[in-house]
Amino acid sequence: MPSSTKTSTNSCEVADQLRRGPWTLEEDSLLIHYIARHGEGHWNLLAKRAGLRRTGKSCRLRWLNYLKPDVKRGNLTPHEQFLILELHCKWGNRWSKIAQELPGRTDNEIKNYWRTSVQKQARHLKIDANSAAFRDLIRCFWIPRLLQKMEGSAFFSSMKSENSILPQSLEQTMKQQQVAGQGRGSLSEAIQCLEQNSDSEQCASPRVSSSESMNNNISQISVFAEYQTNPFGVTGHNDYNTLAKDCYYVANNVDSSGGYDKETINLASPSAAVKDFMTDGDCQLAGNDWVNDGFADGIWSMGELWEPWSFH
DNA sequence: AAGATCGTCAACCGCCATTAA
DNA sequence: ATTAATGGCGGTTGACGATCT
Repeated sequence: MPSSTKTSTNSCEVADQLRRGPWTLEEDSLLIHYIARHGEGHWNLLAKRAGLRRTGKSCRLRWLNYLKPDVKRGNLTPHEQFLILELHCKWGNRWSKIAQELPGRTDNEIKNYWRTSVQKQARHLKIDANSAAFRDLIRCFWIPRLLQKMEGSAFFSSMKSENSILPQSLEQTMKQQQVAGQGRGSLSEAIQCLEQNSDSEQCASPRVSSSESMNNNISQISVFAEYQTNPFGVTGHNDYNTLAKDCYYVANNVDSSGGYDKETINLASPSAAVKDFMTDGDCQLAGNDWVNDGFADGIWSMGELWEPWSFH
């Protein structure tokens, strides 16, 4: 028998012996005990020595994503969701890099979250999730609303103590605004604080780099153009219409430096032109109680963030 | 009550970079 | 310098439970 045939037969036998699919309790136990004794690494060797009929890769993945003691389970906290949105704006689909900023969370989990929660919204809006337009929607609407949710939660106060990327001045500003009786205006200030204080060049704020501004402008206008050609035609997607209008508003307030001017992000007080543009329904949206609406235990879904624009 | 559809998430796959032989 | 092994990453799949019709 030629050696190549023999090798091929052996590899087939090995492949036949390998298990796939969900891990059993017994396999988990073998892996945990082996790593407890000998540590991680050399996964192929580990799989053999531990008596696991799995590939090294499979063992590594099972350990890192599920069995490792410091892996966090359960829903993502608002802070974690905020970080994911923020960092994805900055780094794109660099899941492992993003995961490094969320202790206990795996790249797989973050990727799943992005696909199930974030991309879903992009699909509903009929926007490419990797497009500049969608990034801007996240920056201009999603993150601020997330901040607003956090503003009203007990969680928000705890953020100060854990080296949050939110500046300390944020809460201060919001308090000042509360005193001044500016409801939604606090959001814009929050964004501005983020903008001024963030160390990174590209942060979650609506400000964009000069090089990006043209593309953003065009993409936002294209969203608006679609709205214009079919202002009420996106059946069952009034939220889309609202977003398109807001996008138009943002797109038309880009200042000469490529950033958005103050009024742009102050969604609480749109210009007269935009007010004309908005329907009564839209104005009602702004009056909803975001903070206290359906917010329990600091855990909520992305869908809630889009409410009352949710897509049903 | 039952089948269809949807959402979630663990697991797999293929590719690439790094390292050791 | 080359090659094989290994680890890491991002994309994709499929099982399964939840929800809808």
